[in-house]
Amino acid sequence: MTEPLPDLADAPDAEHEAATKAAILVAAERLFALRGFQNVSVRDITADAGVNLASINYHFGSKDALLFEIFRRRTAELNRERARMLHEAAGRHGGKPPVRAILTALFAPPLRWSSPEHERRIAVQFIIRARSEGTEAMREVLSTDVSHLRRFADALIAALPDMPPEEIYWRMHFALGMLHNNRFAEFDRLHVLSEGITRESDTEALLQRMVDFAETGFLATIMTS
Amino acid sequence: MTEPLPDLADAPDAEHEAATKAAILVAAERLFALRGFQNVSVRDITADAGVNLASINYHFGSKDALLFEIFRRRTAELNRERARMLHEAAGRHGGKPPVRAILTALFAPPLRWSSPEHERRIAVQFIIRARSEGTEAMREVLSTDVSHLRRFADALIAALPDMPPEEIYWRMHFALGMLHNNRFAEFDRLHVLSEGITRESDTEALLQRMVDFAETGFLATIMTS
DNA sequence: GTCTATAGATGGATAGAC
DNA sequence: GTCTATCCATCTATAGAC
Repeated sequence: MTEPLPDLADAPDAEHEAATKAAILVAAERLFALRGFQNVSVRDITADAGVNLASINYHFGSKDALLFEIFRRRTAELNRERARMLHEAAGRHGGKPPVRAILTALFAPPLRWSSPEHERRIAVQFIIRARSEGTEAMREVLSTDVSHLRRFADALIAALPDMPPEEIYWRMHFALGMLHNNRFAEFDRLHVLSEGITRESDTEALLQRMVDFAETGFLATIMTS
Repeated sequence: MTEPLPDLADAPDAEHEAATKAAILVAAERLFALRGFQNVSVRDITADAGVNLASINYHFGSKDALLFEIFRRRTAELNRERARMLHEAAGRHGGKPPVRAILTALFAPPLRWSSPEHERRIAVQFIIRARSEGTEAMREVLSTDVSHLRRFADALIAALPDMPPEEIYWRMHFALGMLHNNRFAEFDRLHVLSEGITRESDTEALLQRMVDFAETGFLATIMTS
């Protein structure tokens, strides 16, 4: 603001600083996603990133603040993409998308990011882990900030006018459970059980399978009174 | 063996020892289920159980061994009950139970144990946590010992002779995901989203909802080639 | 078997030199 | 901004008295 012409002499330092922060973010996300939040120390991260031990506290304040920063960025990205897909589906269906399109907007972003060659493959595992192992600050956000899910719930209620909202909320809970179970460890377990015939690397096929299952489940007749 | 007539003077000590072990098991299971494995120290457990700090190492060897002991006991109980229900369903249906009966045998034990007044309510949360936060030993067991799931997969394959096993394994993965999402934190989140109309305390209704959703999902037409 | 005291290891955070 | 050295808290595990 006070310096409309950036001082080019500062650029290398600013770039170096940005590079350090980026290296920490990448290393931390990867290690946390693979080993769990409590099983990774500040020392592990700085060693992996090739930066100094003190740099996490200097740039982020604390280990927990670093964790929260990754969490905040990734969930924001994810929910933005989901909202974009839901909005697009609404546009295609005169403002009232069918169940299948709503579920696709909910599932597709995290699943597509999980494909082997995708840059955000690790980010998805990080987010899944945050749901069960997150710090107090993360859990606070997860429990109270449900605004992104609000739009999906409202869309489902509009798409299923004859179904009691209570039932719709439960089925949404079930659909989200299907999604959150897509952890590396669970894929491995399934791989053992199926003797190798399940291949989670085919992300589009998995997305179709999930949408098929959840959409049909959503149309189930209500048996409970 | 060498003392066929038990020395009655030993009984109080043996009882005291058993009581100490039991107090540790109960306190540890509860604290781990509520706060997570890494967020509970040996000091927290012994203080809560009202026993000595050294008693965990004396009776169980280590903190991890205690964790594993709880895990081993609870998963064994759970899988025994599931197998019993599956076996009973097979008896009722001439050895070939339908999808609904198989899913009920898979879901009912952990769900019924989760009801507010049930003694094993905490045990279920412990087991769910073990899936994502467990020690190396637990993850080893979870990944390689799939024998209890084997029977369920085989029953589903028999019940759905026209469906490719690959599809059946995936749908089983989805059904298990629905189940594993039943953590306290997820119920709370759903409660906020639904503005209080979802009540997870009605376990039988939740079981019916889950079976309805999963059974219908299992009958979905296969769209992927 | 129980308990206190402590060893021994690890982790997060920070002071201070450069 | 970076880095080293270090502080200090915390944890598991165990030795040794009773």
